[in-house]
Amino acid sequence: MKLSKAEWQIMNTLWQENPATARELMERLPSRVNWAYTTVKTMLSRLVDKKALTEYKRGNTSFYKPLISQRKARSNAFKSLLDQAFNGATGPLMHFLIEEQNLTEKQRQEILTALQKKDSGEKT
Amino acid sequence: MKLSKAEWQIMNTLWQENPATARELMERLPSRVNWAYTTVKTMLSRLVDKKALTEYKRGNTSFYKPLISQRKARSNAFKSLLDQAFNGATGPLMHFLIEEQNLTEKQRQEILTALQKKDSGEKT
DNA sequence: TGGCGCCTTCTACAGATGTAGTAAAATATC
DNA sequence: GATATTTTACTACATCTGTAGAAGGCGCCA
Repeated sequence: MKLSKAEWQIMNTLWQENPATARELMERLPSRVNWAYTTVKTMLSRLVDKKALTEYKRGNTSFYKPLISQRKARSNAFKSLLDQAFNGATGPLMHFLIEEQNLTEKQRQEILTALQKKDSGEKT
Repeated sequence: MKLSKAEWQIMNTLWQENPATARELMERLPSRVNWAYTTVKTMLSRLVDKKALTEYKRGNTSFYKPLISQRKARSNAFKSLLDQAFNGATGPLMHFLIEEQNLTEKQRQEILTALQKKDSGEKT
C-alpha cells in the first residue's frame, strides 16, 4: 500500500474526521491545496480502488472513511524511506537525524525522555 | 530533487564507489535488481538530465559520478516524508519511531549514546 | 576486412500520478 | 412541474516511472 503525495493530502484530512463527503473533505483540505471538486472525487475513487478507503452512499451522496490507519500508513512510508534511502537500517537514519538534523535542545530532551521511559517497563 | 525508487538503487550503488561505467555499476547493483543493461543506461541518462549525476566520456564509454551527495539526498527524502506523513514535525516522527518501531536494546543504546555524545561539546 | 562483442542513442510502451472537463442523474427550490 | 444546484460516473491528457528493444558505431582478432 503506497500512497502518492496527493493521496496523503486526502488521507491526512480524512483521518482527522470521518466519515466525510467529498465536498466536506474538500473544504477541509489545507488551503494551499486548491483542487477542483472533480479532482477530489478522482482521488477518492482511486483510494477506494486501492482499498485505502471505503465508500457508502446515503441517497445519492457518497461518504468516505479510511480503511487503513494513519499509524499503518506511516509505518509503511517510514519503512519505504528506510529501505530506499537508509539501507533498511534504523541506525543510519538515527545517525542522520541526530547528526544532521540540528535537533533543538527541546527535541533532544524529548527523545531522551521517550527513550528512557521506554526503558523501564519493557519486558524484553 | 526527488529520486524515484529505481533511481535510488542507482544512486546508492554509485555513492559507494565512483566514477563508474554503466556496466560496472550494473554489476554492483544489489542482486535482486535484475535490469537489462539498457535499463541501467536509461536510468543513468535520466539522472544526468535531472542533474543528479555527471557524465564524461573516455573514448566511447561514459563514466558517471554523483552530483548530489548522499547526505543531501537523504535529507530531502527525509523532509518529504516528514511533510507528507508526519505533519512536517520531527516530534510525531520520533514518537512513532520510538513507540512503534520496536527498537532493539542495541538500537536504543546507540541512540542514547549518540544523543549524549552530541550533548557534550556543543556550543549552542 | 569481415565478424564479434560491447557501447551508445533513440524509441516504445504500459502503468501511475496530477489535474480536471462533460454529461447525465439526483435533489432541492420556486 | 420547471428550473437550478449538486453529485456522480466517465473520459482525457500530460508527465513521470519502470522496463527494455532496435539499430548504428568502434575496436580487436583471425
